[in-house]
Amino acid sequence: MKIDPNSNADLSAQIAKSIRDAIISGDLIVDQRLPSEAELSDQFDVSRPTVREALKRLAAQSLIRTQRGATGGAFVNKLSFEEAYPQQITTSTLLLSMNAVSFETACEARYTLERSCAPLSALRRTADHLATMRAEIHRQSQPGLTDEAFCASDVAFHRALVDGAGNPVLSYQLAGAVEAMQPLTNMITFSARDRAKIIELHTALADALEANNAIGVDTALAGLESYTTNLAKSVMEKRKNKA
Amino acid sequence: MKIDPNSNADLSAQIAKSIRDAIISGDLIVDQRLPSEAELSDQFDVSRPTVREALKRLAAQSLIRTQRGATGGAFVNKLSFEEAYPQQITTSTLLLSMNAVSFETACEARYTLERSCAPLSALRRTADHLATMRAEIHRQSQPGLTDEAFCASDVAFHRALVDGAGNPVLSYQLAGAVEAMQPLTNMITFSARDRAKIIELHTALADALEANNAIGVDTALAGLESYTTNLAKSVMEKRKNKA
DNA sequence: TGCCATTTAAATGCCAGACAATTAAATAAC
DNA sequence: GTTATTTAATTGTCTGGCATTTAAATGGCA
Repeated sequence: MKIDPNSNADLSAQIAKSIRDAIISGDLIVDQRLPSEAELSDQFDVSRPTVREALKRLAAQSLIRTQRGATGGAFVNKLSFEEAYPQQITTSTLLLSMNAVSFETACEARYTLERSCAPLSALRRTADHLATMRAEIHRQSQPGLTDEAFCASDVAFHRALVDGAGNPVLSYQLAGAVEAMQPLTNMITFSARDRAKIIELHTALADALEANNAIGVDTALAGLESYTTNLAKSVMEKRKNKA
Repeated sequence: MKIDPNSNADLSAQIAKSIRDAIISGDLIVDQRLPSEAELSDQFDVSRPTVREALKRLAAQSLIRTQRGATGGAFVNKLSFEEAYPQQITTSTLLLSMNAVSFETACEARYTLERSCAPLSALRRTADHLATMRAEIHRQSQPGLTDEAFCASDVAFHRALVDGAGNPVLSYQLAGAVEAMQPLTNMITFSARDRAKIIELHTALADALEANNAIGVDTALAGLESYTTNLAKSVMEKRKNKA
């Protein structure tokens, strides 16, 4: 196998791409062992450190895993939803913070996506999902809860709602949208009155979900969106006035 | 800075994590230059190749970029939506293929998410989005189009619909869901009659969007979902019978 | 002084070779 | 036949070096 020496890209990037393409195309299948680092450096006609840099790139994307020892080596990794979640969330979070996405835009995206799950979740949610949501509501009503803990509980509540749709692809896609909001909502200080209102809406949502009432869930979500957006707007106003 | 030598993880993974955390927490800000590889190997008390492996991991996630030369080095990269798209799509595609997600599940997730954009897109779509969709419909009606090209055009059509919502976060989250379906739909052979039906639904969708008719868009999408699902089901049936 | 060519220095990109650590299989000992 | 030991393969890491690129510093020249 040869690598274009005239390319602008690093050798390690080219080699990583070559292997990545082989995985995507199916030439390399899950759990298949790649050639050893020594063999790869022969094949690509580069040094071992360069091969290693390429493999680390792939490892960073969870495309391969490595094992040491006699029968060790690099193996094509079966990418699982569990593994992909954190990556997805990290990327979404950084996208929001680095591109100065407004609270409104992010919030709109989040609730738009979440509302789309409402009908499915009203249909399929298990007792387990419901129990998780009730437990989180209970946690949210505890006095002395920090804003961060309140937001974290909020995320857990909404994830249970999404998971209730029983579609792992949906859950995965929404994890980024829901969790990436957390740093943004963390910037809002919730008064006791705010929390009470949110808990009220959460309760209405859970009640509707328990009754398999899709429209009720949707209404509660719409209420949450407008309440959160207005809350954020007023907080930003106050901060501007102070400054 | 120190690294735990007793950890199971590779040194390069630990160093990458340390720098990644600094970026996420905001300790390192966009366009800030990291210390040189030599300085990093001093700070972390490891060799330069190990530092390089760590940096390649971060580069693979588009968290840093490197420049050669006198004022070169590694810089915190401003993660853009454009950069994040392909990563998101690759990951989604691999998740579907490696976890043997059924056509039905993936299709449900895709259309559920897409339908959530319908109201926003009906409200905000520009003439540009509409023009793109009309052009893709025209392409789809060309005879002699391969199934792959037909599917690619289908993806472009639906992306224009999603982009019409005018929310970059929404577009980003949906890119994975829409594009990752392509390898799956590529496995379906579309008869002339199938294509005609799909084009009919696409036209109805574009008409509704042009009239800012959210309900019409939603109806067309629902029609597309059920038609596509049934088509896939019958294709799978036929294949099973032949075998 | 001002502009252009040259040199220099700093940084990444890449390589060669070595040793350490880990692990499973082969071998030997009992 | 079971256990202990050795061996070999492989990744993890280090040292040291050279090549390449790039911007800035330097010098020459008009």
